[in-house]
Amino acid sequence: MDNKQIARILRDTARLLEIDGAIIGRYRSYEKAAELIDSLPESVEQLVKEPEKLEELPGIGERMVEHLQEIVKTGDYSLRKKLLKKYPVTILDVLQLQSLGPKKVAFLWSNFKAATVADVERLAREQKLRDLPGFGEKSEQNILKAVEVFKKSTGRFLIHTAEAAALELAEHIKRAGKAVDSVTPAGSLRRGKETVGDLDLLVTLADESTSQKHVDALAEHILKFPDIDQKLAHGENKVSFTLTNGLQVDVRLLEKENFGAALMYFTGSKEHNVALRGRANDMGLTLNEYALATLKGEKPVAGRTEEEIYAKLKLDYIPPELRENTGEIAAAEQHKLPHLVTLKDIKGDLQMHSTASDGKNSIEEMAEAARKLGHEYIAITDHSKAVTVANGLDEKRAAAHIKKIHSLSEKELGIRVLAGAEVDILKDGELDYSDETLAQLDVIVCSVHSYMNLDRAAMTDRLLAAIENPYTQIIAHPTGRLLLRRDPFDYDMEKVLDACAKHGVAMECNSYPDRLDLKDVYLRMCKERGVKVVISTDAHTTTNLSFVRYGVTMARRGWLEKKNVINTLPADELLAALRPKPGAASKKHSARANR
DNA sequence: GCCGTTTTCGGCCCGACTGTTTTCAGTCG
Repeated sequence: MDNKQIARILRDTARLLEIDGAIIGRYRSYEKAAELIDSLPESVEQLVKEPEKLEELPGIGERMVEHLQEIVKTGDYSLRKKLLKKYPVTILDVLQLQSLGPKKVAFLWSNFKAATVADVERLAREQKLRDLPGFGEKSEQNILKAVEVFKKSTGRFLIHTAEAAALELAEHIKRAGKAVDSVTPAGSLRRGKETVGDLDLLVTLADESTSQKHVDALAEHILKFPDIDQKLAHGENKVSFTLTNGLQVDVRLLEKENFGAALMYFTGSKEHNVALRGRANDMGLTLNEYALATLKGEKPVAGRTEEEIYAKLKLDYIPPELRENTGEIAAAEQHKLPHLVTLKDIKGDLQMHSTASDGKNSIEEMAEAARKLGHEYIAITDHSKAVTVANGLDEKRAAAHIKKIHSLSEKELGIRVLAGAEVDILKDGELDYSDETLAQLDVIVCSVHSYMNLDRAAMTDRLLAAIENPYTQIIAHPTGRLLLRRDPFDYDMEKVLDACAKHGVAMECNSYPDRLDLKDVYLRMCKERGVKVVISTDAHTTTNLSFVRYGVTMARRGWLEKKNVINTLPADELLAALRPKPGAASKKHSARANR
């Protein structure tokens, strides 16, 4: 049982307690324990063997240690089970609806026995909510809106979740022994889409293990994966099942000589495949999941690798991230595919938080972890004062913070640490710090955390005002979307990007798996307009720093090359590529004039 | 349920916003 699963049990317990009307501190302690365990590098399964060590962790006391031992031992937790006798587990879905919190959820349950999103939707549609205490016509409409968001999101999973499941499954499958040659994730996970509907895994068989007997034995082994919830299908060369988190998995067992064709077929996208098959037909060939073959006689021409199939189709190899049929086939034909940015091109990270605001690690810890990742520099960008919930820094604290960062020695740390801030863009587009404070910062990252429902015109004006502020250098998580949870802000992206291009403001490609913001389409718009992009993590812990891989994937989906992403530059060149601070440009200018 | 004392129990992040009220409960981040 891994930390994620344990944290989930604790989090469920916390939410159920909240619905049950427990006092604030009790459920908060479960929530805090879940948060801690989520970001804990050590395995709780191991730690429960040394209770003293576990109890040293902040927020874990004597009782919580006992609970954790119970969870590790039994795989479940008695309080959770007890609460689930009182409330159906689906009530946790209802709690996820925006505008419904524990109080209202409990009220709907005790008065209407409403325990599913469908129940709540029906009540709202029948206008049965508007006359209830604390509800009104408006809240009825908000609930219906929230139901729509919920419906859209169910059935999809963050890339982070899918990737973790794929890794665990691959390890499990490889434990079957020498019957397995390779395990490769395909589908939208391989294309790097920000969310994944289901997981496709391709397993190639070792040459001596292709008999049905071997295949059946392997399928049996796969179905012993501990996280399986329901077996859906078990055919000759495919097993399908759902995991306990709801993710559907299709595992395909195939021979090595078909691997390339199968990988191509199951990687998709569907639109890309349709276009490729059309192209094959035009060339007198047919393409399916087994091979590229001649139309007559079906003599295989290629199938073992994707590279040889693309080559036979007279195309350059198309990276999976581009396979969306949005111009990549024409580009491959004309040898005009972009040289996509790669993870190892990234030299630094320009958004992260320390314990000064809402981060979990100190500046030094973040620096050390970033150095280990191979970065040459980072910017510490704690929140500004408007984000009170995240312990944002007022001007006085910010000044001390900047001073502290500037006192750090690059030599000692082995990495350059820049003083930055994630400065709030206020409702009217003003920045949350005075010019005096802004002038002291090396990197100014600006973002919206409030009044997120402004209408299109107001939100566009707000961003344009922020971009026109001479101190704004980077717009962070520009659309504010939270994948599967919150829609992006509504504004005119074209106008905003044009303004960025005009003023030399960079757009962030936020690597946090819940955000991945900007998305691929907008990144491609940045490239076309000459807007610079920064790939940052928005890390709140040292472990979050490795999320940069997701940002790079998103950038690749946006057709970005190394030259489009400014944190592929060494520190000094990066600083020069950022919008010059007021005064700096004129100084430079006058210096040149003086020469 | 945890923590830090005020060492035996009170406070737990807390301020803003929304939609409901007619002074505030519930939600959110």
